Formats: sequence, structure tokens, C-alpha cells
Amino acid sequence: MPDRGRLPGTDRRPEQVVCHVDMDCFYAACERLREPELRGEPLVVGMGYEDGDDHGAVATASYEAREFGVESAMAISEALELLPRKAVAADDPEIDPAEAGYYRPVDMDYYESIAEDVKAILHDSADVVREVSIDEAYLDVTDRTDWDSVDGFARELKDRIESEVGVVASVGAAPTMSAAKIASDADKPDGLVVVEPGEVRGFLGPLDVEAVHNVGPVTARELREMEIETAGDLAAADPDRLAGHFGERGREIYRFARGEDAREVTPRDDPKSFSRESAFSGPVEDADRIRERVRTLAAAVADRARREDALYQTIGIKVVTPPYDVHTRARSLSGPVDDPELVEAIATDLLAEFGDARVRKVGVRVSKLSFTDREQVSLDGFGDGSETENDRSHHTPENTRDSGQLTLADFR
DNA sequence: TCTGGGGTCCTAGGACCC
DNA sequence: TCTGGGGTCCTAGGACCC
Repeated sequence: MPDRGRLPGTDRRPEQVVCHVDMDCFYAACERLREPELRGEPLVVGMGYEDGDDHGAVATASYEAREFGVESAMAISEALELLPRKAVAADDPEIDPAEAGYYRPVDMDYYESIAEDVKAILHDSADVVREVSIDEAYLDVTDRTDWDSVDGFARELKDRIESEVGVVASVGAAPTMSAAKIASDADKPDGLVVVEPGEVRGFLGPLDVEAVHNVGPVTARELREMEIETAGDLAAADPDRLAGHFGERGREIYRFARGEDAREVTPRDDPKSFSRESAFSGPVEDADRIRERVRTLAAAVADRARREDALYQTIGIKVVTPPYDVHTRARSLSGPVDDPELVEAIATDLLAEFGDARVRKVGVRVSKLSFTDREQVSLDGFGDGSETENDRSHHTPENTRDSGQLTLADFR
């Protein structure tokens, strides 16, 4: 194992080489993989959207579609006004076919399968990979390259992804995770930007504050009210003043803006929760209909947990009422369970509090997860009479009842 | 941007324990 | 009956990320 160039007496690596890999318009790229006629055409992939209808929102718009003003998260109905469907344009002499595009519903299973192929290349190219989402990952490549050759290294990585999978990635390389992330975005699509140590602060300085990790719309607005507009302004601000406004997060965004980011690339932990949510096409008052939707979501969440070998100890719901008020309710059990009926019973019971409220969206969540099958079997196998989580590995409803935990029967 | 879905982390107050 | 201080867990809400 080569020494990683640690400074004597410190455990911090002075020059981590981090790559951030971000797939360009990933869902659209996947659609084009199986439907090559879509290449070069304006293409919108919509979630909550089915062929031919007009609700749902834009998950991904190809660059050609963005030319028409279509953006991520925009309502499909709005996108259709900017960019009519090709099929409609063909029948309507009023619409120029060159001013129309293609719409496809999200197909996560297919995108996951493509992402698997990309992730295999990433894991082959780095010692540590942190998968952030289906189309994004951080790589620690400190032991694979150095600042003189990282450009060629990233080029090869991009070429491999394109030739072996057929989708295009943008890559940013930098000594910190947050700078690498911003670098990958700086020259999209098909970008490759290297920010060397010593260049980070100069690179970040001119960017809008909202480009800084953990600065979203709310914090950005408050920062602008403090006349902090760019990352450079933020880097030059008084950290105590920031802490006064934003708490510990204020100091964190201050450090990020200065290029100080001590986070090391680590793999993701096990998930903390699973949830499913679903919006109605308009506000709904029909309590039966709302309850029915919650039941469906409860079943889907419980199924997901079971497929992932997860037990859960907390069951919760989310209810969104107009204009956009988010309410959450949750109830914890005395021990972890795998019990779909209980998820449904508790979720509908929690929903009862909202009575006749108008509702635009509902969700069901399970949390306080334990992954028994993934952990090693009980270490204290000889038994001292105490019950550990591992003792509950086998989690049939009967078993959970036997072990004295709260179940559907107790609940009723 | 009248708003889709799946997540994470932090904060704050209350209950409860020692 | 009044009083201290520390710690943990729980719930609800909020900001943020992709």
C-alpha cells in the first residue's frame, strides 16, 4: 500500500483527488439509447405523466427541448405550451413540425439498468465511490492519478462510459467534493473541468451564492438581503454573523465558499427511510379516495422495505394541503417489524386527524430501519437473556407477536 | 415557476430518566 | 414541596439535494 502522502502528525490527506461524475440529461440519454430516432430531437421525460396526457412534471428535458424554454420540474402542461407534441404537430397545419418535440414517461427500471453499467465502470476506476443518485457519483481517485495526469484520467473515464454504455458524462476534478461537484457542472454537457489545489477559491469566487453546496433558494434570498451575492462575497463575510443568522450551517457554507471542505469520499450508508408519495391532479376532499390512495402507498412502501430486507420501527404519513402546507405525523412501535397490514392501519389512522381537509398530495414513510440480513448474525450468540436487534432477524408477523412487540392486533 | 417524487440532516420543544 | 443539571428519545417542521 503506497503512502498517500499524509503529512506527518496529521490524519488528513493534503491533496485528495476527487472526481464528480454527472450524467448529462440521463433519463433522456437512456430513452435515446433504446430509441435512437430521438437523437438530436427535443425530448421531454415526464414523471407522473402517461403517454398522451398533460399532467405530471418534467424530470429531464434534452438540450434541444431546453431551447424552447422547457425546464426541469416544470409542469408538463406548461411544457406542452412551449413545445407541442410531434404527433399533434403532424395533424395541425398551424404548428411547425420543427417546433415540436417528443414526450416519454419515466421508466426507472430501465434507467436503473443503464446506471448499473455506468456504476460498474466507476467502481473499476476508483478505490472509493459515493453514489449520490442514479446519475451522479463522487470518486476518490487519489491513488489512481495525480494533478499532472488527472485530465487524461478523466478523459479516459468519460470515453469508457460513452463507448461501453452509450451515454455521456460530465466530469469535474478538484481537491474537494464541493469544488468537484461545481466543476462537473461548469462545462455541461460533455464537460471536463479540472480545478487544481490553489485554484479553488478563485474558481468559486465569481459564482452565485446558490451554487454553494447547502445554499438553496431560501438561504440565497436571505444572503442577498445581507448583500452577499457571490461565493466570493460569502467567503469574505463574517462567519460569526453568518452563524447568527443560520446557525452551524452558516459556518459550513462559509467554509464551502472558501473552498474548505474536509469531507472525504465515503460510500453511502444504509438508507434511513423509505417513502412513497403521490399527488392528486387537483385538491381532493373525498376522504375515501384519499384513504384509498394512502392504502396503496402503504402497501408499496411495505413491499419496498421487504424487498430490501429492512425492518422498520416508525411509520408516518405526509399530507399536503392547499396552498402548499406540508404536515407530517408519525408513530413509533416498541420494536422493528415487517408488517404491511400494520403500515396500512397506522397510516390510515394517522390520516384520520385530517378529517375532511382538502388534500393535494399524500405520502407514507417507514423509518428507523434495521437491515438484519445485511448485518452479521448476533455476536452474543450464547445469549445472556438480553434481546438485540439481531435476535429479531426473522420477522414473520407471528414472530414479532411472540416477541411482545406492538402489532396490528394490539393496535386495534 | 401555484409545485413531482425520493431522500438527508438539523432544530426545537416535550416527555422521561437519573 | 421546591429545587439542579445532564442526557436520550420522540415528533413535527423546515431547508436542502437530486
